[in-house]
Amino acid sequence: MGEVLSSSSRKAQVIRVAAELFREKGYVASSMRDLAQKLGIEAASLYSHIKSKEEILHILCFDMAEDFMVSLNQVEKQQNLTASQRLQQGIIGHIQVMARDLTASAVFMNEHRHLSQPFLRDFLLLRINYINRFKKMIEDGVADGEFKKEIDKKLAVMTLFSSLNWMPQWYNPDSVIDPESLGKQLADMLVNGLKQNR
Amino acid sequence: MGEVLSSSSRKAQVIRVAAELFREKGYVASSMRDLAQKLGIEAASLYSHIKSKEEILHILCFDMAEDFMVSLNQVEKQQNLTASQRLQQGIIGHIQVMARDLTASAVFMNEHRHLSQPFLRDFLLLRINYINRFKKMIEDGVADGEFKKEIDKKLAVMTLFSSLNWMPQWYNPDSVIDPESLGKQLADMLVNGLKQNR
DNA sequence: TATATGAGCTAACAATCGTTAGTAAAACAA
DNA sequence: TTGTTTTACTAACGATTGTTAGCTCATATA
Repeated sequence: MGEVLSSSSRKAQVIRVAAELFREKGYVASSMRDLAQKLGIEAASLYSHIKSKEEILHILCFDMAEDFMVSLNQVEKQQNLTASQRLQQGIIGHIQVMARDLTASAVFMNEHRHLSQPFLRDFLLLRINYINRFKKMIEDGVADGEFKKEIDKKLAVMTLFSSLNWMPQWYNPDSVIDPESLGKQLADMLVNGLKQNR
Repeated sequence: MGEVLSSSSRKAQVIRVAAELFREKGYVASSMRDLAQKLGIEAASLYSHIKSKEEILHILCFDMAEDFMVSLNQVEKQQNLTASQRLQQGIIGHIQVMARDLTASAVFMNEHRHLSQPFLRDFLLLRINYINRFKKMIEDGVADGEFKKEIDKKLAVMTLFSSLNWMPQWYNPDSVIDPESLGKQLADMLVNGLKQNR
């Protein structure tokens, strides 16, 4: 997990509470005074722990981004698997990372656009890279004849990410279904739509 | 289409430009002075046309909501179709409504949470109703034996909506693929994942 | 012609925003 | 015991926010 978020320092605590606030109200609508109140301190006291409001957003976004990268690296190592198996593993991994911190995931998804330059650019480059690595798996599947050759690869990968990324909005972590079997079901649903009809 | 948005009054023009702004920067981060500048007038002059900033958001959200309702009403009338055919028609309709105004759709999707009460509650009730009507189609398909009986219906309908709703973020209206065939492809991909393996 | 409406302006308001300066007490390290 | 770090405070700053009051001018309607 990202260094800062997983620590138990006061700074990490500030950032976790900020994540909850950003998720509820959005980054721009969340004031530093709101955040301070949630922590039971004064707004000015926040600056003993963080450099700026944006630093919080930066840490939330980039720590999550790193976790996603690490997860995907693991999957790509397993070149003995078929494309559809790797794709499924990638989906499960993505969901597990999300489920580990649904609050930060929601912020990562919906608020990253409020990063200022050049951080926004860096973030978007990371994301494009991540998406392209999933797209590659789909292309591999088509090349192997495992997936239909008629599928629109861009559409397929965008549909996949839409489904994954919206999850923090509706998934209830206290639900009966645990992240791994959720990941499996979702992967089945999405990957089966790509496979050749046997 | 919603009454206000489709008109060519100055008010409608203000709202359309506001939609572009809200989409780019988000509702909260868009100031009335930003909006005025885009229109080449002073901020105070906006209030000759609209009652408040929130009225703009209200109109954007509820006009879109109505369009979605109208589209789904059309589909539900066709009870001669199978569940999967109706589901496909519903998906195509949803995408066509979105494609008719991608900017307003993006605002509808991402900014509705900044509506104040009681409008937010009203909006969410409309949305729940809309989603449940799609869920009903999936349940019908399972009851008919057309869809697998093992599928998690909540998961299926949420995956469906995630895919649909994220579309305004990446779909390029100048692209080679037109809304109807996009709708068909997407419907195929998503509905095939539900069907029984023949 | 008289009147009403649409569309814009300047000036200003009260509130809220992120942030800084300077300070103080407590906890920890040497 | 001394010095350092952590955590918090009060007070205040300049900037920006949505909105209102009061006005002018052009166009459309009666």
